[in-house]
Amino acid sequence: MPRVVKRPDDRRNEILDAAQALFFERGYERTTVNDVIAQIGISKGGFYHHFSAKEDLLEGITARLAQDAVARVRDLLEDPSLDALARLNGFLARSRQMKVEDAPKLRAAFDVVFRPENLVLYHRINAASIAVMRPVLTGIIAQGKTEGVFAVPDPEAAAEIILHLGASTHDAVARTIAATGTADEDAAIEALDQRLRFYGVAVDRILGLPDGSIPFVEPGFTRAVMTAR
Amino acid sequence: MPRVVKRPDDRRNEILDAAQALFFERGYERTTVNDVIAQIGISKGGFYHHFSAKEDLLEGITARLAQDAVARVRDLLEDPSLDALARLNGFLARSRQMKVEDAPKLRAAFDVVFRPENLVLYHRINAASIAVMRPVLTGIIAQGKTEGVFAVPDPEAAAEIILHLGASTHDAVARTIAATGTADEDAAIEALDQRLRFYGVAVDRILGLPDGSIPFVEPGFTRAVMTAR
DNA sequence: CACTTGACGACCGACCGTCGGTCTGTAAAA
DNA sequence: TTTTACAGACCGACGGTCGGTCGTCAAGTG
Repeated sequence: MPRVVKRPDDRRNEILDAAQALFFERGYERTTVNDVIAQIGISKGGFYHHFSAKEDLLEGITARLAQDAVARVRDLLEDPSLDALARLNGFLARSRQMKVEDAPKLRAAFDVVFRPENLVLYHRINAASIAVMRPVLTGIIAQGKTEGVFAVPDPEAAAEIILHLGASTHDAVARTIAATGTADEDAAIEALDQRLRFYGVAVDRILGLPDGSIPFVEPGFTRAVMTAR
Repeated sequence: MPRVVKRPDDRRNEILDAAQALFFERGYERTTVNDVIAQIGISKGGFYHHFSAKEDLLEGITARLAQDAVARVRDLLEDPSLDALARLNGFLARSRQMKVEDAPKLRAAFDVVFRPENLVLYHRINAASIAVMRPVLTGIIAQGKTEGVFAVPDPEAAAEIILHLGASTHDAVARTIAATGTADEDAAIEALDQRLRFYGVAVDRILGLPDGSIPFVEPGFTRAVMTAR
């Protein structure tokens, strides 16, 4: 095999790209290091020069994903003209927008990540995104607390709880995915949508807001994401 | 090696006992099938006669744990004289009591299960207990809804959210465990206790109750469990 | 009733393939 | 020449398989 030398950062990202594609296609456990290096044509030694273990791939991928997720909402976070509720709703709206924009890719990843044998992968991604989003959401809630609109004793705790609510949608989403292609698909999407609305209400209540203050989903959102190809 | 034949159920439980002890001592990944069979003196073939894969051990263990957890609160669930709030609080009180009773064992298991490399183990146990508790809690909340004390649109969704709140304590508990033995231990326990109180408030609010209706922790509970030897 | 027989299923343990990871060496870059 | 990036043969451990063996127990036999 001819030897090709690249700049470390490029090579590292190349490896992460390949690994991410494979993980989202077959899952973490069912993807081997050999699969990854075969895809981009490097050797074992080359791989372990950049990563100290297969586990490191997960860290690298989740870190990248989380980082650029937060990068895409930075402007909202730094806009001083927004009050806390507007900032929070803007943040959520932007998140939805991003999801709808690459709904097909997202949906394809969902198909794999939400399979029971890939729980690890799901939780790793989730944990990474929570880690990145926690200070962000904590800041918003703290602002709301000083503004007197959010009634919470501890902004950070509230942020953690709300972020973890996402994880409790796992089963509901998994059920919807399982129903894809069956006669129950429509009903499953409807059920998921209603479930997500209730999560919005739960967030309202945790923050001490009247029900409906935070539109967690908007009409058609759930269907748009879940039926994307 | 002499051959000892036992009744299948006994042998199966013997294997599960050994595996459970090892998993709670070293974690799932760091325990090998050979470790398990060595501990009770059976062969590979014997093991795979009762279990089709190492993964099956997790299923078996979590199923057992969850099942006898629900068995220990059955009387409360079937007592027709209790209204929903009393039933819920009784349920939580019983759960705390059970935790305090075998706090030392619990704490020892925590030390292992809450380590980052054992996230899988943690989530499996959690998922199993949620699966068992979901119908139970759903029933209680549904009762409360018909009684007009809980203001929730969908009891099952509420149950899932509340049960998943437990998972969001993971990081807080892990932080406290990490602080054990350091100068911050006391402060960490205090912080965890406060965090847990807020979870109680979150449950109040999700169910549409006034803050403080559900004592999620009681004075000294957190410390009792976290300092147990 | 004592004894043999035979089938079934619990159990044995040598063996295998795979996979994550290591190590020595080498070509390219600095 | 030194350092860095990569090659690829190799290793040990682990999950899992497979043909075979031995205990158990019920039915048959005298």
